[in-house]
Amino acid sequence: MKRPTIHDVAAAAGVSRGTVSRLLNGDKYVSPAARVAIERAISETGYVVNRAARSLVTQRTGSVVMVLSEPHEKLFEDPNYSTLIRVAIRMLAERDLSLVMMMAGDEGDRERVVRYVRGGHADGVLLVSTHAGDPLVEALGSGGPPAVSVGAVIGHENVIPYAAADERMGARQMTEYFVRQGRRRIAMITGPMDTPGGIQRLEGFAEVLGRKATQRLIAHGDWTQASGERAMRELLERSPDLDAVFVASDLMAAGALAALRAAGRRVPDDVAVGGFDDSAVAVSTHPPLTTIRQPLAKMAQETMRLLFALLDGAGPVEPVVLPTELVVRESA
Amino acid sequence: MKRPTIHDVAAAAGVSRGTVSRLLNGDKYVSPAARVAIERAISETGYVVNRAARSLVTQRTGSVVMVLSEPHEKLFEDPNYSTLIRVAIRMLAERDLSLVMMMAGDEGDRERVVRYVRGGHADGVLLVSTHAGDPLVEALGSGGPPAVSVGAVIGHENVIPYAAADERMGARQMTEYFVRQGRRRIAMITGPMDTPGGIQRLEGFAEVLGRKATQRLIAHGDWTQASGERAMRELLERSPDLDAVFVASDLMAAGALAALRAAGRRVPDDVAVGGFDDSAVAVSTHPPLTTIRQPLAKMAQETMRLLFALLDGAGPVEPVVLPTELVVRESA
DNA sequence: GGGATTACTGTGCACGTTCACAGAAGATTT
DNA sequence: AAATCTTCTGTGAACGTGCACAGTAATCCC
Repeated sequence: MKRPTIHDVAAAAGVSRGTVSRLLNGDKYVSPAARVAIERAISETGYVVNRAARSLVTQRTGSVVMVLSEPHEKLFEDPNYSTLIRVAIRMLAERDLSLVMMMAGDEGDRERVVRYVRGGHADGVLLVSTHAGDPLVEALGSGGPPAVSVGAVIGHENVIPYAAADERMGARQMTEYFVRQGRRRIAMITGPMDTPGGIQRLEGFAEVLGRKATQRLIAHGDWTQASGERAMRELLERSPDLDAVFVASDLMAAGALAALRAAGRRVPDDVAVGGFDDSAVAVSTHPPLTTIRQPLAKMAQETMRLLFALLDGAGPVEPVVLPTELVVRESA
Repeated sequence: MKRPTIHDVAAAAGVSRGTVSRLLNGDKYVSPAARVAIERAISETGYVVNRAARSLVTQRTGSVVMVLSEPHEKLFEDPNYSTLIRVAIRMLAERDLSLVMMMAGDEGDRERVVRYVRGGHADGVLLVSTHAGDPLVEALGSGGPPAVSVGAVIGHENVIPYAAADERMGARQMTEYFVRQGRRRIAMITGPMDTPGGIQRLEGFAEVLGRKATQRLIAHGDWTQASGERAMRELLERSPDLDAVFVASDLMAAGALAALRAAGRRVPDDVAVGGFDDSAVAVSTHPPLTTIRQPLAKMAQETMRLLFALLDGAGPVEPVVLPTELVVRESA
């Protein structure tokens, strides 16, 4: 009936609690005889360690919380999150840590997250898509468990370690590709200007085009497909003669394609379209997207590695920036 | 330095632990004076209840685990998961429960999940995409915390409550639509035949077509885009004269569109394509997919409601089956 | 053969909370 | 005025674990 405790295991194995505890926690001083007796007792009783009791004394929880800082309605529209979650679950499982998910879309959410983290309910924090100036970051502050981020947190680059793609490099690759192809009027649809992907992809674009990157050729989206469509319409109105557009995410690029189609422009003949991410949508659009591959799984892995280093008490860790790659398909 | 405990709050408020505990747990017997004193003490000290200590005595954990039963590599390819996670997080947060994510892709994973759940580390289990015959379901068995599923668990329909779309109805709607349009050779790409979506969507299809639904017009996929493409090629080879295909998921339909395009068939002129889900991909394909809308958010909500009912100790609960709806776009 | 080292084991305490219980003070009924 | 009920409060015990400590036996070193 009742769940077996470490006492029960100890009794069944004919040893004391301490010895069982030592075996469980990998202490080297356990005799071979005790070892087999305990292992048999564990499997016979079906004993599973009680994490609550353990937490109480160790002050650790065995879990890491992933904080998703997006407004509820657009959360997860981007399939990229899936990769992060998958990698995080897998790598945490290897250390017998579990993943708790929380949203930080509004003030109430944020308060809950802060209470949770400051209350000591997580050993580590995994920040995802945190925008510049998010009060959450300040609130988590220091003194709490270690925090890392997938992609930089603007304004906290030196405080919160991260692994990210080389956003500028990717933007340059795509823009240079357009230039090599002889495109003359190259426009851009950026992400939100309070995210690193929003800012730095625009910077890379501007670096290549110099003064040719005028305001009239730049429109802003918010990563959603709908915003990509809207921004494309805006650009077509402002600069009907554009012959290429670099869109800062595949999902927004899918929206842009729809707007171009509606406007009767052929892709890539009239207008070349370049995306960013190389996510699942890149191959389901028509035409398939020429895009910048962001090594998302690798980014997630590196982020987890940073977190593990901090959990293991390593000193300050360095951010990791990973190279991107141009993937040519049919849209450009 | 040290995190404040309930003792500290009690001392600061000039009452005893018991009174603070009563306030925290909503007991009605707390005097107004004590109430304000405690509330001030809580905010002054920044007290947050220690869940581990609470769990130890209440035998509850304050968390629910979502178990994703897909092989790692295809996990999350389908954007539908995102909706489930979003709804689950939100509804759990309202009850101050947290969501723990686990994968059950291989034997090691499953063992971990069983240990976790049987070890009493979750108050409830949320099954997602559990295939027929999954040993996990047996292993969780009875005696553990309540479990519910999004979509039926084949072979356990009467054991594990679920909320699902009316799969057969959806399949009939699409097939009847094809028939009304005068399509003559209607094919189908199913999902895996150990999932309710795989089986029941085929059943609905067959109910409408009767003996016209021959083996030559039926191919099987595994929900992935690649499998949809492969199945479509297979069908085109076996039955080159088909003029419509009902694909059991939007993602597979995107794959089918690619195969049709490669084969030089025009959609919908030569071949009408119908999807299922009305997920995000349905609008990013070209042409946009005519599909069956599955009320996913509602399904997730209802599933959570079932779980809450069980957590609240309600007796046996009834499964919920929700109607689907035909969404006509341009692929059919 | 005496002292030091190594390998291993058992025990008491603390972690922070909830719950059952006992009891006090005031209000209400008999 | 006594008895009962209601409202509110404090206290001790228990939840299951890890850790520090003390202690035992065997081995080793000179």
